[in-house]
Amino acid sequence: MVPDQVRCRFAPSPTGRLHVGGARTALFNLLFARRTGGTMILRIEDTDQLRSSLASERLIFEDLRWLGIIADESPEHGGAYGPYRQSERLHRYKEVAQALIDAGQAYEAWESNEELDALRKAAEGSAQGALKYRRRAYTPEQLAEYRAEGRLPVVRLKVAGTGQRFVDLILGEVSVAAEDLEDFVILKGDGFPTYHFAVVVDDHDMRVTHVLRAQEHLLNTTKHLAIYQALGWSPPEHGHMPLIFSMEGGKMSKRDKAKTARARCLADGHSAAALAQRTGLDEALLADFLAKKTDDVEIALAIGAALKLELPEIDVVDFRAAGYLPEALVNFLALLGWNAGVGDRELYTLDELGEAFSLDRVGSTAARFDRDKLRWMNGLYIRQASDERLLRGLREYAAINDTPLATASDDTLLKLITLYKERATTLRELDLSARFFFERPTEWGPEKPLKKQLLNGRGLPNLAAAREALAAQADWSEAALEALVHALAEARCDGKLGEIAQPLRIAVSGGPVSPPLFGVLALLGKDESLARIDACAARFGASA
RNA sequence: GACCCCAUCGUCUAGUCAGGUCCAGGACGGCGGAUUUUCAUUCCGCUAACACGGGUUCGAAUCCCGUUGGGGUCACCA
Repeated sequence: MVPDQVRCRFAPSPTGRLHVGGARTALFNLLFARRTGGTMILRIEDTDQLRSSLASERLIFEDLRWLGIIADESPEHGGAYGPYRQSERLHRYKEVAQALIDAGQAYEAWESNEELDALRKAAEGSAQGALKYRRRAYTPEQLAEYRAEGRLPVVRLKVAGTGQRFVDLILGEVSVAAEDLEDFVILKGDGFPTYHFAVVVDDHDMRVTHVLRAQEHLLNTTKHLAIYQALGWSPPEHGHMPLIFSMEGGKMSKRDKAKTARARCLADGHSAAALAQRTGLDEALLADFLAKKTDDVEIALAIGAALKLELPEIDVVDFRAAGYLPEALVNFLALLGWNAGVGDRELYTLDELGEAFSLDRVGSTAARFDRDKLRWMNGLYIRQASDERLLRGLREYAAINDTPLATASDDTLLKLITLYKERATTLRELDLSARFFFERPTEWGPEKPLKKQLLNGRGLPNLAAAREALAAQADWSEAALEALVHALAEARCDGKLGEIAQPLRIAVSGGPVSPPLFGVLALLGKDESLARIDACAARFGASA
């Protein structure tokens, strides 16, 4: 069934950032190509003149590159079947469409959007459920009138009266009856092809043998098959991959950000007026947002920024900014819908996936995107990564985030890496937890551990004793500091290290949780450490 | 609403195609414990599923039908 040379493709439309579902589609295509020794094509589907942009295209390339997904043929790298941008292939679509019209397989249709809306509305209540467009006859007078109005006709494909049936590589047999198919548009009024038409022409011209895409396209395939038939071309194989659901169920989408932002606002009782104040947005707009009248992502983002909410990551860039490692995301994504089925292995590098992947191991059930598991896996990759790898990751992370890490030296970053490697699940977690290194604490807390560990009568005196011993210490290496404090604990606290370590930790880090104390002190340096101890002692010594 | 797809622990899944070795295995999470200067790491244990109802069969998570449930699609978007 698999031809000698597999050619498959990922074909995003440049209308925004790369969605994580798109990333999974791209990944599976790449893996399939690798596994079969075939070729992967990246094609840009920019036939929507309004929404497509070159900027978006560049960002999609960037996200794919970050993931390590590099196509063999693409607008960037070229190839024997280019151009790989649909807007550069318009003449070809027109030519093929004209051939279809000449052969009586396609025809011009003149309804305006308003007229189509009316037709749909009329069909809504009927037994067929939705409009199934069929060829309509126009009188010469009507045609003359339309032309006089300046209307631009679309070209519709005349679908055969037979229905469509195909064997999906993943789902098996799929069939749709003839009466459920309609004469759909292949050329728009502006002369651009619709997605359906451009896809077929390009896949054919680019010698694509396998179309692997998400299940949301399942019914589209019947349209594409109809085009192949009309053209007398033999279609490629099709495989429809399970969808990625959010934890709530339903396709993972940008709207999830809006839902999360709204839910938090409602739960915390933020009014539209209060939100308007904090975001600078129009109050009526925010009221609509809260009332679910709009799921505007921009509004969600503004609210998220103002309230410091963590909105769900949806686009690949969201995961980059949140401090995930691409190898972890790739590994996780691969397991969403695919499983090797041998042993219990679930850790794979991209190369290993390219060897293990197989289409018949792709499932048919939608998979929920479980961030807990992703976090776990990311933590695993962080722990396993070399310091150099993490340094590079931190640099990438810092470049797209507002963080003191951006101006830190490699040396400092490397020290932070050894301190946080086994306790951070994301680079952001490292970033946030390490903030105290860059800014001297001005408050110490939280209340409960503070009372229990520092203001318990022994903490402050122990801190003072430690301060004295540290002040006299010349060797500020981690090992020397450890020996020193251990000795102190032995002498003062019956060997209970915590009695000294916790007050010290709170003093220098601002709280009861930090990486190993001696590493922290070493990185902070003697002067800074002592200054922090003094500040803490001054704060609590005075009132105690 | 019409059409299409799907259905194993809370989640990702193995097992389903070739019915018995499955009173269903692994992982995440959760809970409990050990290690530990805090947190984390690491290690150990526990938790929890074949949606339901009919068939077929000596035997069904596995095959068939139905029901229910979930989801997707119904654009001059892709």
